[in-house]
Amino acid sequence: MKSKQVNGTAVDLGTEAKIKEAAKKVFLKKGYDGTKTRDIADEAGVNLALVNYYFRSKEKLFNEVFDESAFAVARAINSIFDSDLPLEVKIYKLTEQFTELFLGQPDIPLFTVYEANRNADKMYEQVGLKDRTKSGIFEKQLEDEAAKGNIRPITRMHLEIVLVGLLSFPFMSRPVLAVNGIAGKEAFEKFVREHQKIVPEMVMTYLRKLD
Amino acid sequence: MKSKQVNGTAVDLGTEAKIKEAAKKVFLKKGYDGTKTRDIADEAGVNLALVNYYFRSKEKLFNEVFDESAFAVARAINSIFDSDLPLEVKIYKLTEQFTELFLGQPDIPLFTVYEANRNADKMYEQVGLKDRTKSGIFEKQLEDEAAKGNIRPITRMHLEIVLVGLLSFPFMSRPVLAVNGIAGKEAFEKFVREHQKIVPEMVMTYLRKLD
DNA sequence: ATAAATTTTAAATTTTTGTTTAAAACACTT
DNA sequence: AAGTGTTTTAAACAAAAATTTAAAATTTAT
Repeated sequence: MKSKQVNGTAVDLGTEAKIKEAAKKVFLKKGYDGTKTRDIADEAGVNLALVNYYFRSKEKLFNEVFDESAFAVARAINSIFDSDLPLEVKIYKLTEQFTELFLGQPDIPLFTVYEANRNADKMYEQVGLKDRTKSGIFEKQLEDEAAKGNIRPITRMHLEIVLVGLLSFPFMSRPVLAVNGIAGKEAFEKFVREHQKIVPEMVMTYLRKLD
Repeated sequence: MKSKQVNGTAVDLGTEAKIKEAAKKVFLKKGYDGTKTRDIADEAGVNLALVNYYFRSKEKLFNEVFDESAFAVARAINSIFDSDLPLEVKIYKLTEQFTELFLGQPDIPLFTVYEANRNADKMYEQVGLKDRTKSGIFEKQLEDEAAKGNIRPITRMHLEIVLVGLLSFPFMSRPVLAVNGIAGKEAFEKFVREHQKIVPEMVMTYLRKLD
C-alpha cells in the first residue's frame, strides 16, 4: 500500500514522498552544506537508512529538490514573458505570481540563488540546457515597444534582473527587517505587499519616461 | 617580530593576519557550512593547528569575518543616508559606493544575506545592537520631501530594500547571467555598469512621479 | 648566551556525518 | 499458511573534519 487518504487531507504520503517533503523543507532552510542526512530523516520521522534506500545519496535527493525549486522560478518567468500579453500586463502578472510563490515558500529566492552560485558549473549543464526556451518573443516585444517610442530601450536580461531582484530581495532580508522592527509573520507580509505594490509601478514608470 | 614590509607591498602579514585574510576569502566564497578549517589553513599556507591557535574555533573566526563584511555594508548605507546631502545625491552616491565595493568583492552581497539568514537570531543580538545608529535624519528627509510634494511618500525601509536589492542582485546572479551569454569578467562588469546606471534613475523617476 | 615565552609542527583524538549492512518486520501472492 | 519480495530498523562502517596535544623550533628578554 503506497499511500492513504483520510477524509480531506492526505495523511500518509508514503515514505518516499514524506522524505522528499522533508528534504525540501530542510534543504530550503539550511542549504546543501548545512543539511545533515539525519536532519531530513528526523524531519520526515523516518529511519535514517531510508533516505539512501529511496534516493541513493544526499546529492541525488538534493538535485531533485533543487531542480523543482529552480524550475518553478524559471517557469514562472518564462511562461509570462514568452506569452503575448502587453508588456505592462506581464510585469504586473510576474509581480503577482512571484509574490504568491514566495509568500508560500519564502526560502525559495535565497535558496535558489545561493545553490546556483555554489556550483555554477553544474548549473550550466543542468538548468542551462533544459531551460533554453529561446522563444525570443519577449526580446522582440521590448525592441518593438522601444522602436515605437513607448518605452526606453532595454534588454531582456536587464529588465529580468531588475524585476526578479526587486521581487526577491525582501525575502532575503527578513533578518534585516526584523532588526528594524518589522518582525513576525504579519508585519513581514504587510511589508512585502507594500513593496510588491511599488515594484511594477516603479518599473513601468521608469520604462515609460522617455528623455 | 610581528610583520614585515618589503619595498612597497606588505609581503609578510604575520600569521594571524594571513589566516584572517584567507578566512575572509574562503568564507565569502563557500559560506560557513561549506568551508573546512583545512581550506583556510591551505589558503593561508599555514599549519592547520594555527587556525585554532589564533582564533580558538572556526566559529569565532567566522564571526570576525562576518562582522567586518556586514559592517562594511551597513556603514556604507548609513554614512550616506544619515548625512545631510540632497536625496538624489544620496541615491547616486550609494549606487557608486556599492558598485565599487561589490565589484571589488563580488561575493559580499550573497554572503552577507545568506549568513544573516542562516542564524537570524544571533544576528539580532550581534549586529542589531551594534548598528542602531538611529539618527533619524534620513526618515525626516523623506517625510519633508514628501510633505513638500517633491517625492511620493515612502519609508526608509522600503527605499532601502529597493535600492540595496537592485544594487546587490546582479552579483548574486552570475550563474544566471552566464547561462544567458553574459560570461567572463569583462562581460559581467559591462552588464553591471549598465545596470547600475539604470538603478538610480529608476528610483528617482519613481519617487518624482506624483500622481 | 641562556632561559623563558611564543610560535609552529606533525600527529592524535574526538565528533560529525554520509553510506552500508544484515537482520527483522511487513505485505502480498498463490 | 508458506513463500517471496519489499520495506524498515538498529547497528556498523568509513571518511571527513574540528579540535587538541605534546614536542620542536623560533623569538624575545635578560
